[in-house]
Amino acid sequence: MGVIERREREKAELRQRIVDTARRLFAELGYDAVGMRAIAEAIEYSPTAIYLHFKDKRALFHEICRQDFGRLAEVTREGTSIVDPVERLRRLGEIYVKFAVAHPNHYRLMFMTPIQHDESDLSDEDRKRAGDPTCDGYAALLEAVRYAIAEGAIDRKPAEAQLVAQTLWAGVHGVASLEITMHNDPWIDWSSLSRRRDEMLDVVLLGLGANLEARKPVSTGSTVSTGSIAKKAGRR
Amino acid sequence: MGVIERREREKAELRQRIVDTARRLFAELGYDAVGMRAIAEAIEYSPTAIYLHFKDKRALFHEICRQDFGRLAEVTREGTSIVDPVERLRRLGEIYVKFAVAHPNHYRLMFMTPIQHDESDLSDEDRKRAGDPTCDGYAALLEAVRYAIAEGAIDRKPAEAQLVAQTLWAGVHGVASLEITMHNDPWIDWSSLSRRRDEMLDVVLLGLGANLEARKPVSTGSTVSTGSIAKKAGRR
DNA sequence: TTGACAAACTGAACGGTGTTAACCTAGGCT
DNA sequence: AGCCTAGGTTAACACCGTTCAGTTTGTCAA
Repeated sequence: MGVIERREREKAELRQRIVDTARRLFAELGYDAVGMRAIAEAIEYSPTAIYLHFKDKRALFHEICRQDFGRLAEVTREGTSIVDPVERLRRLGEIYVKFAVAHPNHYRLMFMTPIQHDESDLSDEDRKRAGDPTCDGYAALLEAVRYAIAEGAIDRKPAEAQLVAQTLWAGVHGVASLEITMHNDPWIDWSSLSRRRDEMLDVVLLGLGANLEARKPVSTGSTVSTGSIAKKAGRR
Repeated sequence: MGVIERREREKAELRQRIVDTARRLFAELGYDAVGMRAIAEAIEYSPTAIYLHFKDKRALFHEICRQDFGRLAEVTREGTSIVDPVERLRRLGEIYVKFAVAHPNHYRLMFMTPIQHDESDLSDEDRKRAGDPTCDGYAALLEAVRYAIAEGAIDRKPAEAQLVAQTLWAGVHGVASLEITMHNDPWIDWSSLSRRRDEMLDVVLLGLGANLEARKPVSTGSTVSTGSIAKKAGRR
């Protein structure tokens, strides 16, 4: 009876092919600009075939987001190995911004588009992933914040970990999303993205009571602009 | 020859009626959910009539945004009278977040949707408004930053005013936009909006070298943790 | 081998969208 | 009076997401 297994495998493969194709098209052209017919043509099926795997276009998009959250969590994991608590937080922020601007259309779908969580159509697999630090990027951030608090690296109490994590998130999200939406606005005299990202991380970490002077001058890959902060921190 | 004047006035009135009606509908139902036919019906004209005033739906939306930028700048002006430089920056941030969450659909259209600046279809009136602190909210923020730097209230050089302004903007925009997009996400254990806003402003201003201790002691929320956070500290 | 059956898939259509072309029509000007 | 223009409408186009009725396809029991 290997037949039904083969069929299920083929069905799952096609489903994933739909997801990957749709993701590519969405990333290239944007959500609204890509129709079901275009996706269907790309996978060489009729538009109706997609509806055998997803309730509607929004469900397809939702699945793409779900997988992308996993990917973000994956690259986030690279930062969690850093032992210095402040450096870990900084690295997580850098990774986040890098992910956002590298996949602006993904990012817009994931964090700049309201999605009503129906509570109904999320599978058990979804619930299992939630709260898992290896899969959930926010949990990794939260854990890094708790670690920093426990180590005394930032000046906050354990009960404020959620608030601190949300502030850090909002900071990098603000930098990333303004970059994505406004980077070619002629009214604003933008500083470079890397400078804005570093300034945000410097300012927030310093404001949280982190001791930035302890950093090695060349530690992160963030070019040269970190030096200016170290210089300033001494002035204070 | 008052006839042509009357006609122009009537035309301008209808144009503004279209803008106001569309704004109301967009704010209530969202951009995509409101069609040209719905707008037309609300103003009791045929859908085509709108196209006598606006090239397309996007141009109508663009005009709404233009006027809303003016309104944001207007409420922003209320903050610019504060003499204490740090308090002024904080007040501007509070006003910004308040505006954003009070008009989430406006805000999404204004700051969370990419709009290609064609350089072609912006009138002379547009160019005049740009850079005018009374009309341009960003300019007001920039001026407040320059003021704070000049007064020695924050620890930055005049040349970094743009960078500082953009960091402050990104901070409050991050708080506001995450609130708008994610506030009902069940995965995240959100602190209250006011706490997140205050924390962001506290952290960023402190990180910029502002002396927050001069404020009245009730200021920051970093005294006692709220019950909800403590209760849910075990996560999920 | 044959027939039933279920699953996979499709073509055509429905109601909706933004937008446009063709037409009408009321009012002012010569 | 007759033309002419600006403002407005009706009907249509091309496209969208989605659905329904039908067709193919492959498997299994008889």
